[in-house]
Amino acid sequence: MNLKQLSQHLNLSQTTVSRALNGFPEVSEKTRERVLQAAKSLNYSPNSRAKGLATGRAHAIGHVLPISDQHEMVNPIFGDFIAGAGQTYAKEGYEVVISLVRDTEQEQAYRSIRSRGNVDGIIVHGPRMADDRIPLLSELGLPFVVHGRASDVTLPYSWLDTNNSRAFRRATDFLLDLGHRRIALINGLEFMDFAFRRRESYVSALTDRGIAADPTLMRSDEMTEVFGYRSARDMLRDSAPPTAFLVSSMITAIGVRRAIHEAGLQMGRDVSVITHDDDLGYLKNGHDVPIFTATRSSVRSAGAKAAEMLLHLIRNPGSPHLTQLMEAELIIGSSTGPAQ
Amino acid sequence: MNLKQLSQHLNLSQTTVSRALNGFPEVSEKTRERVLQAAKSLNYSPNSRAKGLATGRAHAIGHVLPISDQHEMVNPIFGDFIAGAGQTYAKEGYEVVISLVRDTEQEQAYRSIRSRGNVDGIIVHGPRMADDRIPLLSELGLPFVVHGRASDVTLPYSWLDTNNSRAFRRATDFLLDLGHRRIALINGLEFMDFAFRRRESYVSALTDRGIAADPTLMRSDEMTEVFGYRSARDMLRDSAPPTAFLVSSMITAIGVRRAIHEAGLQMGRDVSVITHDDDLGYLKNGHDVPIFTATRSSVRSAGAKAAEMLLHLIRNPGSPHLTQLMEAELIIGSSTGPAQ
DNA sequence: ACGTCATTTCAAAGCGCTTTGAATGTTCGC
DNA sequence: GCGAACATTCAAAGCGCTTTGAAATGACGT
Repeated sequence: MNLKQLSQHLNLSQTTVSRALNGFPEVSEKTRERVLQAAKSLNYSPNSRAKGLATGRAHAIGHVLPISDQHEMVNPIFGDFIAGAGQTYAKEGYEVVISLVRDTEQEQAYRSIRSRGNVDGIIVHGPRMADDRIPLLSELGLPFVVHGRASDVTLPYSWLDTNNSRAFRRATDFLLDLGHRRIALINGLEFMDFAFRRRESYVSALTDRGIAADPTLMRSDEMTEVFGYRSARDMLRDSAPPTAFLVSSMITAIGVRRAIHEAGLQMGRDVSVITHDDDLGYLKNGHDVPIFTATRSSVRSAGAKAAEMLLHLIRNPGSPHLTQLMEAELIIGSSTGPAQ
Repeated sequence: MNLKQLSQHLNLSQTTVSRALNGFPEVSEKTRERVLQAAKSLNYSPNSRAKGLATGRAHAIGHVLPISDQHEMVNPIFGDFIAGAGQTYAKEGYEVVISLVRDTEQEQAYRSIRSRGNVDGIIVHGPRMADDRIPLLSELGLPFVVHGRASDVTLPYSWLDTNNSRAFRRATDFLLDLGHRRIALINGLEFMDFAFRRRESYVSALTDRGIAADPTLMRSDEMTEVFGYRSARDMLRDSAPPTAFLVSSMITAIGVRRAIHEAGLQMGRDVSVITHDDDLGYLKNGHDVPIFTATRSSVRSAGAKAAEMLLHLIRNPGSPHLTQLMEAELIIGSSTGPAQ
């Protein structure tokens, strides 16, 4: 069923039917009613490609997931982010188009997304410190919002980020206040902007108390469970083991906990753990009682907000860049305690 | 840059340029070379909406994620599934369109996806036992592949599933062989087909050995960490606690492990745990040494295969339904041991 | 040189929609 | 009863591509 057939069925012109469906005022109420009725009963939905061609709007948002050879996985936070963004999109009738793009083909890929014209805007995931994509997208003139920031990019752009510096500063201070001096950092890949910021503030929190950061207590990798486990296992075997761990994700913290148990130690008593918690649907940090002391910031609501920002930029071309910094809560659980 | 501009630039007709770019034989090699060169240097990519309109093909696949009010989360396996499918799509130049659809609006949503025409086929996620979507999609004539199966649907359709029955049968037998008699099942939501099958084979494995399934040892819910924790905690407090747990997902099994530790017991010695393992990128079941004894089946390769099946169906209309059953491996880890 | 045939190129129609600019009905004041 | 003003409706052009059917060009045998 297409517009032509529908309008023939109704003995009306395509113009009138189109206008009736799209809520234009110059259609009589009677006609509009009749058209809507028929559209519903005949199950008519406009062909979105044709609509897009005619209007120049795709009514779709691109989410580009960078894939590298070492790192073929899709970050588990992505599902929650999309779930949040999806709510916003659904309200406004937008769709999500996902592209998995190999990092060697970034430029090519973004240019082609641009000229293929099947999205009206882009959410940039996983920004690096000096992310090429930001100048590129600015140049291409395609509206975009970065989930995170890129410290080394001076160009203005729209972003939404968690205040990682503040969060990790507070977390480190919290451990220091408990008397911990050997605090390990189990961080994400540090060419990622968020991970870089986290390390920076961890280091400065330590140095501000006159403690030199110990390189043997700092690790950085993809934030898997196994990475947490191995890092903690190795460090705990050391002659001068850490008394506390600062961890970048719940999944990694679960690995840390496993190593602690395996070493016959008790988390919260013998060794403290504090983690960042993205508050994922499937991996809540406890319900009433938190498992881990954590800096919590919901990825899901970040998704919803980033989507709103992007839709705003799309609808108001030339509007100034939007930025939003979300603060993480410090949640006190039973995984931390005073240094022995 | 569009086709018209490109062809003017080259002093050729749009026809010739289009044919040159799409590899038609009736274009001289010299001309083709010149066209490809210019397209590259001017960074021309055809507008995909226009192309779709003209060809009737969207070059996109829809992934529909059912969202309900209780259950607003995106399953963590989704990221891995998309990563697998994405590889296949990328090779063939297809894109992924995601729709989050509220379960009350399923029918409406699928019909509208159909008539909007912006996907050439659909992957159906999370099939229920008698999933309405299957007859609906068959009626709509939109190619689709189900990730999983729907036991109560008699219509033929294409699917790719893990052999959940076999896997859980083997897992239960494995525990029985170790001497366990009180085996708990921590399952997913049992209106989901996979969870239903898992319970069925768990129950029949028990009854085949003359053991009646004990309802107090069976729980079913969204497969979160907290669900695993609470279920195991409650059961272990009972006067007749289970000596083994059969769990439907790694994340839930991590919750079970937490409860076991908290009860002062040791996993693998005092209590055995066996879990299904979807082999997710971020949550590997150990590296060299598995953490949990598990039935393992890679969601990622399921995604890749399901995508191949769907592309085949799209390219060969009228071809018979494709089905594929993937067997899970039984991985022996240190989370199981003989019953005390 | 001419017709024939294969090769290469082209103009124009069409995909399903929106939107412009014009045409038709209706109503009203006088 | 007539023109103005308004409310409705319409035919046709255009979005950027593919594809059909026709035209131009070249190669070749005679």
